[in-house]
Amino acid sequence: MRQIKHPTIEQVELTDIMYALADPTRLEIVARLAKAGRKMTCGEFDLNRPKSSMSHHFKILRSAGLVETVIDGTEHMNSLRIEEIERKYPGVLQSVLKATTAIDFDIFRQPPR
Amino acid sequence: MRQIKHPTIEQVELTDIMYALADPTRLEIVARLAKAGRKMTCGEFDLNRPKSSMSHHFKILRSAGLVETVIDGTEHMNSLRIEEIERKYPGVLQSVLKATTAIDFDIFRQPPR
DNA sequence: CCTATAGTTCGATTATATTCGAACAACAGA
DNA sequence: TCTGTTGTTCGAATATAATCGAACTATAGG
Repeated sequence: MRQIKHPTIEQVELTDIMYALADPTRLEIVARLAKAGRKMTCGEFDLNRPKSSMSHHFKILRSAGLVETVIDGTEHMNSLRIEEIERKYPGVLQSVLKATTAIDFDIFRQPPR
Repeated sequence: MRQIKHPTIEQVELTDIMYALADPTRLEIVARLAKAGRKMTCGEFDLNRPKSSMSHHFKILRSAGLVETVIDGTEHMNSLRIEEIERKYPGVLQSVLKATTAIDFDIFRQPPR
């Protein structure tokens, strides 16, 4: 598989988005992507979880139309499909992202030893 | 139990709201409450489901801080806590509701016989 | 080629949600 | 006080999701 298949924005349902964003891990991934404002590899999010779990969450984010993944060598570069989502569901992603900036997500921090 | 306990707006987490709205049945309930713009009893939403299921969904909507239920005689009057939610998470509920107005939710329609 | 790297897929386990009938509680009206 | 109405609670079945190790794929670089 050369590149990964993504749904078109027409295929993206609101409930897909809500479901994808309802999981704290995925909400954190989306929030970090937005904050970074650039493409990020899966490995860059060190959420203290095995890569099979991360891969699972990215798969759901892709199928919800929230994330686009471009394969570049061995790395998978992820970015938010924020313009498309905003066009179809104005304000949804924007307001949720705004609401997340105040949140700490300290559950993902590595416990100090 | 005279009246039902609700969380304060301070206790309401964004993930609670996202989780509550991720279920199509609950999203439909919230959308209808918003569209009606008035208090509605649980029985008014005929979503073709037994009342124990409806009660379950209302319980989750209440615990997410989305719905307030006031007991009036034998009826339970439900309303959206939209002002409070908007103050804490501006745009979230508003944009989601706007996005739902275009949706049909025909899965809830009683099949014609 | 060989090896390391980045992610995916598979399969099994565990956890969490949904669903709904039945029993229950609170209340109104006769 | 009896009866119907409205909704909650309980408990069990079923469905869906999250988790993660292990095996696998594709690619880059020597």
